[in-house]
Amino acid sequence: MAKNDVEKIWSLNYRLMMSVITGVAPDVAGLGMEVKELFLLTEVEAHPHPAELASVLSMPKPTVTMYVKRLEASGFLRREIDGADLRRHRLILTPEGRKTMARGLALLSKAFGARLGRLNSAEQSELAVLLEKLS
Amino acid sequence: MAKNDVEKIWSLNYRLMMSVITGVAPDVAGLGMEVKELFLLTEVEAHPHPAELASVLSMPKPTVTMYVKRLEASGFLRREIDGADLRRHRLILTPEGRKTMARGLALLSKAFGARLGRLNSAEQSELAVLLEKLS
DNA sequence: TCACGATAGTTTAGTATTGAACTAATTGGC
DNA sequence: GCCAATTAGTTCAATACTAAACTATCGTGA
Repeated sequence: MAKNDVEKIWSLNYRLMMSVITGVAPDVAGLGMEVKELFLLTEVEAHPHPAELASVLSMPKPTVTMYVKRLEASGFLRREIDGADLRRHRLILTPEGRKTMARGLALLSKAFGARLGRLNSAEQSELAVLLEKLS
Repeated sequence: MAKNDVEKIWSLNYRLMMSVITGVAPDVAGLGMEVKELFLLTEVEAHPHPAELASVLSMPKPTVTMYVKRLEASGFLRREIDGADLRRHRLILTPEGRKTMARGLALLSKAFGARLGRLNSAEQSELAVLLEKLS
């Protein structure tokens, strides 16, 4: 594949993502959280420890600390010290956090889904497969 | 397509992009610019006016102002007042800017291309087509 | 067991980003 | 032609982010 195509794919994809994020930001803010905080919430169940979250989301550790602090203050998650390793904090979604996350994801799905809707069902599946290979 | 799949595609794609950006950031910094400044540079020829750049890149106007200021100070681009509309500034890549942009894109291509390399040629073309439809 | 290199998470201090308000120029309606 | 509404870009003040340094705990090897 020519270098130009790599750049083109990158540019298209980057602009798509930024545009969707910018579009949903005001609605998500209405739920009492920022978009990046929402992204963090969605990964909490799969990665309950801040260090993992930082790694998975390519976010600096102090940023995770701050987001977690805010999400905890808002009642969206709580922290427990991990008994097996007193350095680690296990993050747990509260029912309120789960509910608000679902609402936020619905907004995101709607915004991103509006773009995805330009693809037919087979194309969407194909895209999912391709992105999975890339991850 | 189920809502879950939309969310999954989103998550995979977001993490992919962030991971690539984080990976190339130190190398790009070595060229004397930030990754987001590089993205801005790559759109300058297609969108020579700051307001368009803000719109295309989903970036607030003051952010564009600052990036342009820094890129100009670094000698990567220069500004001309647009004769037809004295409010507008036309941005022009300098030869140095073009050269450095090419280097930055090469780094990005290498990092992103390393992921794209997991797809065969047909899959890469398919991905480009799908993303273009989404844009 | 104890010392030390590594890891989890936080704090601090400085930089980066951006919403709101601003100036300057343009456009459309009358 | 003139003025109100709109648009381009900037400034300022406030917030968000993050690199570096720190504390606490862990794990390993002698």
